[in-house]
Amino acid sequence: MARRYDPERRQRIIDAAIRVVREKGLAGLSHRTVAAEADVPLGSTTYHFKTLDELMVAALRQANESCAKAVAAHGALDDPRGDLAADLARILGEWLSGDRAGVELEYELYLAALRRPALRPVAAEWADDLTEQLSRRTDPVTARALVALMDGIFLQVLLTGTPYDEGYAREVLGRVMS
Amino acid sequence: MARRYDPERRQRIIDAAIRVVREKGLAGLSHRTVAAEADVPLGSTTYHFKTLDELMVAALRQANESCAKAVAAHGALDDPRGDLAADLARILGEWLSGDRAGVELEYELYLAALRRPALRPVAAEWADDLTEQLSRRTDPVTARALVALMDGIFLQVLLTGTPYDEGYAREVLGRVMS
DNA sequence: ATCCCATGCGTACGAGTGTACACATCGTTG
DNA sequence: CAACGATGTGTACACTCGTACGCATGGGAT
Repeated sequence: MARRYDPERRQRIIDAAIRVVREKGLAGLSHRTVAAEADVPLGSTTYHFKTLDELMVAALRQANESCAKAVAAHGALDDPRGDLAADLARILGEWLSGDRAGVELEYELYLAALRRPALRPVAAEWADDLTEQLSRRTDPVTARALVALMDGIFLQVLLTGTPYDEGYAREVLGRVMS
Repeated sequence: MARRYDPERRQRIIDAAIRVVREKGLAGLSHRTVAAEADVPLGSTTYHFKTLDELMVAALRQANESCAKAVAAHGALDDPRGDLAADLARILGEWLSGDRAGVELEYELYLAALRRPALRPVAAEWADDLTEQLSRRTDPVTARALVALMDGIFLQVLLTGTPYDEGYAREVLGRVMS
């Protein structure tokens, strides 16, 4: 890998893309908006990412990694004796109350995979990673169901505006684990 | 309400919008694409729907109604003695194998509500209607959880490309009802 | 019969878009 | 040191978009 004049250029563009999606939504993402946000010329974004899909893949992957890191750092999933349902419900709560915009961003990129085949592998990767993390505390079938249920609860909260009810989440997550 | 020269105009535009989203995705929706698909002049679409949001609301509402009608017509939810989990799992299966493009359309409009406040009420309406239908067979908390889980399962199938596993769906839906 | 206005139609404009391409710059390689 | 290629930059083009506006038309009210 040859050196660059600005070795951080590519990374700065990805960061800028994430900020743009955070603030203006995926529809506001374009080579130009990203270039402006990253304070680089237009040609620079098109050079590093020939197509917008490429840029979205990079952004989604980075968002996934930072999320996964946050979950792992939480450490709630390490103790095989704890109440997994309660732990998950608490994590969801912290996530929703803490960085709502971040969650919306993550889900917007995630859901964009529905129409953009290029994003599908990355989205699948995310679901698989999470499932695998949960598999350390329960069987794979249950883990998959837990991920599905968490996704669904998230959607209900984000789409309908219903406030998050941690007790409810703990209850139904617990049922899935029975 | 005054008569129109073409009383079906408005309806034809909505139908065309649904076809456009079905084929090209929500990103391909514009006054012009809809006008072309409906075979009406550009000015006609802007007259009936001042903004794209208005058009999307109408389209989402119509998609919801046709979906709700399909579920109701299925009649599987009427018998209070049957195995609800199995019924739901079967409905999901028929839905996914029958009209995949239709499901993607429905979800794309549904998920667009994440960023478009105008669509939120309609999306919430859909979730509430479904929850209420299920409430006739179980308690409200369980009904809400079932809707969430079904949404999550749908997402997993649509996003990761995993084939739909009816047995798995029946199993985990059953656990939520326990 | 006449007027009014909802409805329908065509066009034009400015803004924003992806993309392409020519040129500048610097690190590396020979 | 010289040449070459990777990286960075600026500009231009063709296109689509939302929106606005003027005008045509014909049904319903007076």
